[in-house]
Amino acid sequence: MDKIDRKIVNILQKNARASLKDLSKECFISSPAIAARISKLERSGVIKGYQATINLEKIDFHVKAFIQVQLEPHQKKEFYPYVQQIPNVIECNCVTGDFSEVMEVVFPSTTDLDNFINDIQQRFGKTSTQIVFSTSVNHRGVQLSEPTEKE
Amino acid sequence: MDKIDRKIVNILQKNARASLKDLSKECFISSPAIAARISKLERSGVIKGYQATINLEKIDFHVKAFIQVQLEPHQKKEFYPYVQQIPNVIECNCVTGDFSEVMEVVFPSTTDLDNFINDIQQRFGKTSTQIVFSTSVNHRGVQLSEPTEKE
DNA sequence: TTTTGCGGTCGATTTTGTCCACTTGAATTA
DNA sequence: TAATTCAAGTGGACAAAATCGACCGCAAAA
Repeated sequence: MDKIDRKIVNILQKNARASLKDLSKECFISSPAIAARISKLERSGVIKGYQATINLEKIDFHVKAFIQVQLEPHQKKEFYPYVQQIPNVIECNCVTGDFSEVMEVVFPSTTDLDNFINDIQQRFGKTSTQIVFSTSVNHRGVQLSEPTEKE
Repeated sequence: MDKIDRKIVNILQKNARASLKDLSKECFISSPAIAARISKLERSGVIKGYQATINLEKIDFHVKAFIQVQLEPHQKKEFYPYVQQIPNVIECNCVTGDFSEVMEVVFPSTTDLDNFINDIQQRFGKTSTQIVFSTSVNHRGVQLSEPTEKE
């Protein structure tokens, strides 16, 4: 992970479809060198994948929310496969605090959200939901700083 | 947004670097047709962009957390530009409930997180933080279902 | 001082993407 | 109904980008 790798990662986080040629211009090395670095970053697991970012409104998912769930320890092994399987759950984390899980979910309407929450409550336990009004920072990567001592 | 567009969106959400050729095979139409559809999806704002997904651990961001912030209405216009500018804030939403904002943040260490929280508290107000232990669903897109009535 | 190997360049080749002319079929209008 | 228009495809020619292989240079290890 040197300076050039960080630059590649930064660019690909902003535009995953950037061509090797573009990257080679930005980084001042040849495109085969870029290709080699990218495949190394992929193999080593630094780059996990590439995903198109979709405007959820445009595909009729108008409601985004955070659902917190209280879970007994033994319920996790049932909960995880369940949420992984639901396409509306776009992120799920185990966290500190009264509620052990925080899910980020999207649904076409509040009715669909309500149905889902009822299902969760029936299967697992108490929930607390925060509905999103607006998003000031859309999910993004962390831009790596240019000067880093550590090689 | 017909069946083919949904298929394209689904594929690009899973692999934003998929080639037109791959897409054309999956969708059974020619690559110029795919190219035309993609640029239409981009122009119409359905596809907002393409981002590489990075393994945060591998780039030494070991701590992920959700920070909730209590904000007076007038503070928003100061808060938004502030959080947008901090690379550690990877998502920020205005939500219902006692705390008006929910931020998702990443930091190298809990010390860095603590410093940030102190800064937020000093600038804005009361916070509540949940530290992430583990992630069962990494941030992902919504996979669109094949059969949809609406054209 | 050799040797080894990583990381790079350059140019040839192959693959991919783009452009253009032409086609088809559904909806619109004379 | 027949003519027109337009959106959305196709296929082939061309341009651009990615990949491959031969080779180079340097730094660390033998």
